[in-house]
Amino acid sequence: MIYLVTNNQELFESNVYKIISVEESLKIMSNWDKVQFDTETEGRDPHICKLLCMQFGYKKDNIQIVVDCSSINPVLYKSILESKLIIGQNLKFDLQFLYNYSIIPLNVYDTMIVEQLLYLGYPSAGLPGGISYSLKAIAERRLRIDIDKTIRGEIIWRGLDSQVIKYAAGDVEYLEDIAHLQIEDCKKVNCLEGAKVECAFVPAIAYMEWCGIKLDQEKWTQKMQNDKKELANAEQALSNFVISTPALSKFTFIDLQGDLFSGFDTKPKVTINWSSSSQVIAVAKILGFNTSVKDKKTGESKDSVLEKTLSTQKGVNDEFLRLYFAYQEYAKVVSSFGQGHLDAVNPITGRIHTTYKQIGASSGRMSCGSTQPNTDLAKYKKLPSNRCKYPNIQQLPADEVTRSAFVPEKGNNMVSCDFSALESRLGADIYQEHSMLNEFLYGSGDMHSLCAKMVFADELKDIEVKDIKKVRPDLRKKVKSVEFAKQFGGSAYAISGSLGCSMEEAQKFSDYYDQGFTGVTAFKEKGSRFVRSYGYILINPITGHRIYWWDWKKWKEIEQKYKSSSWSWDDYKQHHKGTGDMVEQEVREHFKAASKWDRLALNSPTQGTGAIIIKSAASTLFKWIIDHSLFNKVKLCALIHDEILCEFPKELVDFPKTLETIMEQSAAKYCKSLPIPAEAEVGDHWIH
DNA sequence: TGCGTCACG
DNA sequence: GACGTACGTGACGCAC
Repeated sequence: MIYLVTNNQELFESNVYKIISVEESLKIMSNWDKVQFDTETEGRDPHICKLLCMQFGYKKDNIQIVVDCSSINPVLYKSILESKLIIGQNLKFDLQFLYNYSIIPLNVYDTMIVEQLLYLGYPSAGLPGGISYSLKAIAERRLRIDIDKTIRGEIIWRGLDSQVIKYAAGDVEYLEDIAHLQIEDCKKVNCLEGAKVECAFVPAIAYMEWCGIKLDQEKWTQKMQNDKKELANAEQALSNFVISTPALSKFTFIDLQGDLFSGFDTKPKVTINWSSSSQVIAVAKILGFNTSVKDKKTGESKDSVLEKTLSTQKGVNDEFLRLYFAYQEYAKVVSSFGQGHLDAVNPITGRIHTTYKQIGASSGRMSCGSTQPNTDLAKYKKLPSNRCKYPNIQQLPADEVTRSAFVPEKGNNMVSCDFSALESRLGADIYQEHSMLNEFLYGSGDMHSLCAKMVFADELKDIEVKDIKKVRPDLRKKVKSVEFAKQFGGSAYAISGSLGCSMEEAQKFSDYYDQGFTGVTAFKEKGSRFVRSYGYILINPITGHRIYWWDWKKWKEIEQKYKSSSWSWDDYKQHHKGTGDMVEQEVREHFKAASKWDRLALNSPTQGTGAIIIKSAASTLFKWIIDHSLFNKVKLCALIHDEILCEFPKELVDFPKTLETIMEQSAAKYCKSLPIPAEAEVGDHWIH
């Protein structure tokens, strides 16, 4: 049964729905213990587009109530929405429209998010084996029901007519059924707690997008102008370099045609586009650089002018490197951190509202930004429809000039609160790595020094860990690449590549690391056996987040084939190895996949648990904000993996301390062996 | 559209 | 005894 609540005189009762009053609708819903909920809106942007209608559904009584928001104030449904369990699909979107009315549901269940949790590790839609998380796809997959979505795109011009009302009501018919089936699955794979954590985070991530972050447009414009000037300087310097280098004369020309107005300019000009890596490769080769690297995917040799490829080649032509890297830096900054951020400012709020993917990475981490433009904003600002982007706030350059352009509203302060050494500490806990735990608990907590002590054992055997930072800062710095390589599951090969040392030396470093950190080594071996045997990685034992090796069954079959008597490695070596045939390709892919999952088995529990902790902290923070009636006063501006960025009224002097406490307590829920301190930095801009 | 490069954690 | 060889993202310009 579909009910419609409206004051629009033009909407007559039909055989599709029955019109009822607000009071009647509230009375019906008062008996419901939960609500299937959805909205229809004018568009995507909650600060520009209007809410058209809200739909409420209840499975047991087979009732759907559509509320026409153009004639009925949504606030009348505030207490319903805030007191019942709200079940919806991608509620991050709908909640932001409710926040405009200060309606803040905290008890939510998101079918899209739980589905994403249950298929963590699977490719996204469109790719082989890919999974779609649209309501249509979920309903097809779980209920074998086909939901017709053709009406959705027509709502804006149709307005509320009986077909639209029927469609809108249809979106709140099956959510409960989906939720029940999902919960059964969650129980089977033991990730119910994970589903709770993710669902509790939905209102917080919605709040973060809704709040956005204020960009000081004057400061940003100033920065842009400076960056452009520096880029022009860098380009000029490169040109001068080319002109004064005889070996590069083929990249210069003199314009003999002249110009009608300025006459002949006999100064040589440079034809190189420095943004074209293929052109720069040609230059670098002439200058004597070795541009050859091994392709990660194919294993074949190719040319590259990557910073890491060239910067190790000291003494070949340092001047060129300095000039080229300066160019690259400013070219990146001008293109990626310039006009786009000004275009993204919403004139209504004066802030940048970007978009986050709650489960953006297979580890469970969030990701930020979108390839799709904000067309609502572009239309509002009278710009071409693809001009306004959703910028990635998680990859802003970490320098003072860039970050200081992000500021609080008048009367507010900004606070950035970071976990210190989040993943390093989590690693110590997860791997039960006692030398690391001891260092964190009873030592100076300087993990780089400890790693240096282990890895460069020969050189540092007479130096205590606490003195390494002072006495051998060079080795402390050098060890970081070994440390990261090993944390990501890398072997001597990776160390040799990043350190530029011999394989023998790298193997020694790797062995010393393994000896010093036996917990890490044991965890990797255990993880490898587990993922190869069961086809998934357990990210966290409390929440049950898992990464599925989605095509593991196929891998396992091949593994069995290689182990069976029908397979002979001698035969392989004689007839297939080196031929590049299908058999060799299969073998290579097989071992490549296995080593990839071995590395993930080591790294993703740390990365994923870090994500769980920051999400849990943000959820707790949002509840705290609501409990203290600070909605829209304490703003959640950004989450950057181990950092929470907020702004708060200056008079709330204790807020930074509160934020630290909330974050530390969230960490303590998932990290039992040691504390993870959080440190707040307060200022009149984003201090990082 | 794929690749190369670089921004962040 | 075989194999590959450092994690996760998104943005942008070039080459095709």
